[in-house]
Amino acid sequence: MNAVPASARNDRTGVVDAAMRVLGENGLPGLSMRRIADVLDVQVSALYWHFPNKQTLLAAVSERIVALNNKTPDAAPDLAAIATTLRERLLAHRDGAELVSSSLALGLLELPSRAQLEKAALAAGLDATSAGIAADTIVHYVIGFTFYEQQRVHAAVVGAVDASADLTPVQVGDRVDAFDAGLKMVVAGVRSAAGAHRSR
Amino acid sequence: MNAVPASARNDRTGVVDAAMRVLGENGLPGLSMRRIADVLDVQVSALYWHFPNKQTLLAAVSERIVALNNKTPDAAPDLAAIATTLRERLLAHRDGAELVSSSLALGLLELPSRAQLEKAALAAGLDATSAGIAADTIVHYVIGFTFYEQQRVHAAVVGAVDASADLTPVQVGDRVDAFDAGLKMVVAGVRSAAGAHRSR
DNA sequence: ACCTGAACACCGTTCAAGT
DNA sequence: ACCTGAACACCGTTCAAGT
Repeated sequence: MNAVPASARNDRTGVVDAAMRVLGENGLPGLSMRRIADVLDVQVSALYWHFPNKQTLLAAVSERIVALNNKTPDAAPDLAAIATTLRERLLAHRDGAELVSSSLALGLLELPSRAQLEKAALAAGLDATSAGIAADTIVHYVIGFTFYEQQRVHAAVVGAVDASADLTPVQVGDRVDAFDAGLKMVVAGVRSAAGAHRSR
Repeated sequence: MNAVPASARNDRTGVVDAAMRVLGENGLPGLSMRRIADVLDVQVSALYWHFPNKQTLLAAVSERIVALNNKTPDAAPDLAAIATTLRERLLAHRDGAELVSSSLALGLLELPSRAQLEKAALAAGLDATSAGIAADTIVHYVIGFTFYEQQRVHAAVVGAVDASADLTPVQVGDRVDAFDAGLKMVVAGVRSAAGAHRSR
C-alpha cells in the first residue's frame, strides 16, 4: 500500500492503474476513491478532475478487464471459444464479473466479446435479430455463472474461517466442467435457432 | 416516509416490511439501515437485534421477493413457464434482480424456482447432474437478463432528464419478445441434453 | 492542466446501558 | 426480549483556491 512518488502528475491511465491495484489487494468492496487516491499519493478530490464520478472510473476499469488482447486476430472463433475467453478475462481479476456486470447494466461499457458473438451467430446462420439475442443470451450466461462463482469462492474463504465447513467445497475442475456443460447447452440452443424465419 | 407508531415492538417480519417499503420508495441504493430504522421509528442499532448484519436482512427481503405464492400447486410446470414466473417476481420489485442476484451469490438465499426447474429438467429426461446444471443455466439467464433490463430502465429514466434521448428507447413488448426469444434458445439447448450418458 | 484543503451529508457496525 | 444513545471508522461528492 506504499505510495508512488508525487513528482509527475497523473492521467486517466495512471488512475486506472491505481484502481486495478486497489481492486487486486482489497476487492470491489474495498475499492474506494480514497484508497485509489492513497496509492497515487493525492487528495481524493483530485480524482474528480479525471473522472466525473466513481461509476465512470469503474467503467474504465471494466473496459480494461474485458479488453481483447488480439494476439490471434480471431481465427475461426466459434461461440464457445469466445465465451470461454470472456470468462477467463473475468476470472483474471478479483470480482471481475460483478464489476463488468454493473458497468454493462449501467450502459457505461461496450463488450467486445458481444460483437464477436453476434458475428459468430450470423456466421452460424442466424438472422440479424436472433444473432443479437443469441449474443446477449450467451453474455448473460457467462457473466451470471462467473459472478456467482467468484462470490461463492470468496464466501467459502470467509466462511471457512469461522465455520469449519468442508475445506474443498468445490474443486476447480468441477466448476470448469459445470461451466462447459451449461455453455454447451446454451450454444446448442442458439444453434437450433439457425434457419428461422426472418420475421421483423 | 412518515413513521409507524412505536407502541408495539418489532419482529423480523416487521423489519422486512419496512425494508420492502424503503426499497419501493428509494431503490436499492437508498435502502440503508438508517432509512429502515426511520420507517420503524427506531434507532439504527435496534435493527441489529433482529439481524446480524445488512446482508442477512437483504437476504430476507430477497426471500420474500422470490417466494412462491402457490395458488396453482404446479400443474405441469414446464421450464419456460417457471422461468417466466421467476422473471415476473423479480420485475415486481424495484431492483429485484440485483438484490436476488447478490443474496444468491453470497449463499444466503435458496431459490424455490431452482428446485422446480431441476425437477422439470429431470422430467424432461435429463440425468441428475445435467438437470442441476440446466437449472443453474436457466436461473443465470433469467437473473442476468432481468438485472440488465431493470438497470437499463433506470438509467434511461435518469439519462432522459439531462440528455434528451429518445423517450421510448425500448418498448416493453420488445423486451418481453427478447426475453422470450432468448429463453426459447436456452430451453431448446437444455432439451437437447436429454438422453445423454449418465457418466459420474 | 492538475491538485489541495476543507467541508457536507451520508454510511454499516459496536456496545454499554436501559426497560 | 427489544431498544436507546453515542461513538467509531469509514464513505462519495463539491468547491473555492492554489500552481
